[in-house]
Amino acid sequence: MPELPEVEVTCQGLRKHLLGRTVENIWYSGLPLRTVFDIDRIRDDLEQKKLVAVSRRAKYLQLHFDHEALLVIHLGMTGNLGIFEQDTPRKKHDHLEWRFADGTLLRFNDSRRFGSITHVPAETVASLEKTLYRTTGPEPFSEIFNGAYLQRLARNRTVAVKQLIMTNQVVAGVGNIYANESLFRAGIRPARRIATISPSRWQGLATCIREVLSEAIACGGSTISDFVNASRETGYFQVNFRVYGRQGQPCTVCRTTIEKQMIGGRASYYCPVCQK
DNA sequence: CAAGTTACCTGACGGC
DNA sequence: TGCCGTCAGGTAACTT
Repeated sequence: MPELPEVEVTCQGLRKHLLGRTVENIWYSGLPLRTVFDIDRIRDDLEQKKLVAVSRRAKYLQLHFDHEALLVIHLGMTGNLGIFEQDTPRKKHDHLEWRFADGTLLRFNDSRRFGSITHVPAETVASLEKTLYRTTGPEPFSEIFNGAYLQRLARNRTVAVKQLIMTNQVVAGVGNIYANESLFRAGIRPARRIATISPSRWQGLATCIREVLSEAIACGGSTISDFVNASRETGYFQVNFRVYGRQGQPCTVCRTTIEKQMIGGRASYYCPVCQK
């Protein structure tokens, strides 16, 4: 999926184009997404309501309406939200379409349908952290996410460091690409067992995760196969990938050949010299 | 409790 | 040309 930076960039695009507009009607393909939702209830609650804010929690996009209800969208692996002028033909795998009062269309396209839509009525918004986000850890940009926090969570666990930082309950929004890139920047091998990491290296890792995510957001995210932000521009952070997808190519720092290794079923890339 | 496995779904790609 | 296996940015419900 879109990882945290791509969701953040989408969030910014939606804000720029749709804030203050009123939803006229909602179309749905009828095909199941990852979670069940009641389209009739969503229409009853959100049609004729004004979009007043767009925010992000982990990799979830939150559309806030003027009666305090939310529509929470997860893009899964292949989902994307795009803004189109009225009468633009729908494409294969379009699943939801919001038509705003001025004719602007917002579309959710998702070939694998791993994405999800969650309607949060106004009266249940306050309990979101205990419901939808009950297993979601702190935001990487929050103060509590630091080296001491990571080290504390690493106690009593035996997994590789890459698996730890990709665990949603540990930190929100770090997926496979940015886990690989953050570990390269921190100089830590993805397969390193967490018991052997020193306090200063944990702090360095927390810092590197924040830096990599911030830079990716500033670049407009990455385009791997199908991510396009909400104003139809592709991100360009992928030109800054140091290890992801670069097995067999020289390390940008020391020219050593980048290696690939499967860890927990996920492709992991590292420089055997720069990362220990 | 942690950690490993499976499931959800389509599409791209390599080997034959 | 097509058939088959594998892999792909995610997450949660399972089992071990």
